[in-house]
Amino acid sequence: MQLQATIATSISQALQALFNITVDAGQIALQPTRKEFAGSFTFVTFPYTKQAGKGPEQIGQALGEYLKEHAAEIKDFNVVKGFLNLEIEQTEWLSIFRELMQDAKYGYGENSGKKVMVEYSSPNTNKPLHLGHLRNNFLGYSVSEILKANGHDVMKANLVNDRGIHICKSMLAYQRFGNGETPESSNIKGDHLAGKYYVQFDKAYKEQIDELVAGGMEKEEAKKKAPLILEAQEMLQKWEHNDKEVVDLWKQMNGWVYEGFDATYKNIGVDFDKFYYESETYMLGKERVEEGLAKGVFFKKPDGSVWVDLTDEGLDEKLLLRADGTSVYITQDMGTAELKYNDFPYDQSIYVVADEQNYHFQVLKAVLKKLGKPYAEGIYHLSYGMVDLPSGKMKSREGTVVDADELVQEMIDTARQQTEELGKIEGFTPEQAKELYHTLAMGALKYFLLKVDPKKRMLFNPQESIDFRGNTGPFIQYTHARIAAILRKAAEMGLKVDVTAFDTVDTMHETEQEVITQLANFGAVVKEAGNLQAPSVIANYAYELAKAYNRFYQEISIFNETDEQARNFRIALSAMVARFVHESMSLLGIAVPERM
RNA sequence: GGCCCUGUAGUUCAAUGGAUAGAAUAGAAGUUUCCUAAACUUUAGAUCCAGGUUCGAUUCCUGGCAGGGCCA
Repeated sequence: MQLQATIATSISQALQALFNITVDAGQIALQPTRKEFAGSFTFVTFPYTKQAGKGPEQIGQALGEYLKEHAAEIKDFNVVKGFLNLEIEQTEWLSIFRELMQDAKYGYGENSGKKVMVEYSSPNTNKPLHLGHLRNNFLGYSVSEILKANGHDVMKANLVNDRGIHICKSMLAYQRFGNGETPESSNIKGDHLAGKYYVQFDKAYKEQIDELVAGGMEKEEAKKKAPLILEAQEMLQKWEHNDKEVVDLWKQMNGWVYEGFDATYKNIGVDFDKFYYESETYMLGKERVEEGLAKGVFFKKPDGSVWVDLTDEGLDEKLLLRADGTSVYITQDMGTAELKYNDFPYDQSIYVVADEQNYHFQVLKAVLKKLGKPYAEGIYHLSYGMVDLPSGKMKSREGTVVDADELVQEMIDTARQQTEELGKIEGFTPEQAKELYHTLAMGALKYFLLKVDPKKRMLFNPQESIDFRGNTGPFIQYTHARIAAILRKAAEMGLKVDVTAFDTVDTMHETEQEVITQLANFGAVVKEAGNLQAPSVIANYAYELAKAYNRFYQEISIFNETDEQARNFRIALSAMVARFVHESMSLLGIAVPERM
């Protein structure tokens, strides 16, 4: 909204007129006034004491008087120490509200012309998605939506890690123990089936290691010499040489896994514009390594391995290509970065990847810069912390992983149970009920994972973490459902509420004004979330908005209001809250129900 | 060993260098003739330690301590 800018301009003029201090209006920061003081915006005067040669209270007092006289929108003020609290005329809030109502695109940025690629999810094809992937997927999806809302051209990409020794482990175990099992024959989701054989491999592999150790071998050596691991490595070689039998099995099993992933993605409501497969990109990086050698920015060690020296950048020497010519993780990423840029010449390329890869992405960016690539500068690692369990870190080998599909199903069951207990299911068809449970479950889960600052590690307690009360997704969804009921009733009464339906309203209740204040923040919040790439900013906003509305809802009756104009205003206010709740939740990838 | 991240109520999370550090939950006490009580109101409770910069530090800097991660 313009209001803050207008006030900033007035303050700038006042500082000039009263104290001969020149401050650009853009430099004047207003903050929301704390609840315990009267006013909407607060200006801090401490920084100007030296230039003005006056105390902070004196400055505040003088500014306040000047503004009250010269600025139409300022109704009153009070000064507490160095804080000048400004009260805004109610008519000003009302005119802001009317503007918001008529601006259907409020909060959404103009086309910025900026292209941003967001890579997220990026699963391995040897096991199903788990809780950590959920944080990743929700973050990636939400950040994409937020960037779109800021006017950027966004491409969502998924880089599937579909090759490598881990895939061969699943394949080998399947060959060994599978007996031709398929997702259809056993009624197991494809990704879970592949995961099952990955676990079986590990079990059999461990047994072999134990046997070798029992026979007197060192453990480290046993790990390398166990027949199964040797076979897996051989299989990888065959795969790289296009051995038909191996490639066919690989295609078959990956096909199962993709079907499983598709189902999960659909269920959790995320999507992608473009898929990349490491099997198709892993060779490209080697060309970039050759290029670096030719340019002299990389070097070869006597054993033939290729390295880059990044000590000038505060990093170490880093291996880029093994002595046997096989690629490492970063080699592949160098290739993929180029491919991405060719497909979609981005200004920024965001990688939503866990924070254990922090070093990797520093190196990737530094290496590409050394090669002088135009796409190096735009690389940004959106790093997020692990999701821990009460028992500690999730470890797939120890079976402490929380499976994504199972978790979602548990959430849905919980949602059903809660809804039934509250007796809120009347009048729902079974299909509608099922949809509601899903909406609530995903709302709770997504909100829980997104409201936290991404870079912090977070704790997930399957029994306790997901609540439907308090600062949660369902709390916000509930607010929306309540408003939807009001709007249904208004429609039944044949009320058409637009800005003309309350044009004589010129005063309002405090809680109504607070709701408008929150509504007016939406634009700034979307912008801030975009700049920080932080869904948590949106989540906090949606919560504050819902809370402000609930307070209003509790204290003020709408349909018992005898003044038609005041009633219409409250309905319009409710409709606007529903709109921004819906929009901010959409930015988090969360749906809002009409009834619950 | 080197580098990076994180330390805030019992617990899970907030706080562009600003006021008496906010919420939620668990605890205590209330609110249904009225639009959905998955709500609302009241209450109690915290910045890891020691320095420094600043009118002002949870925030920035230095040194510890604790947890986690990465690189060998």
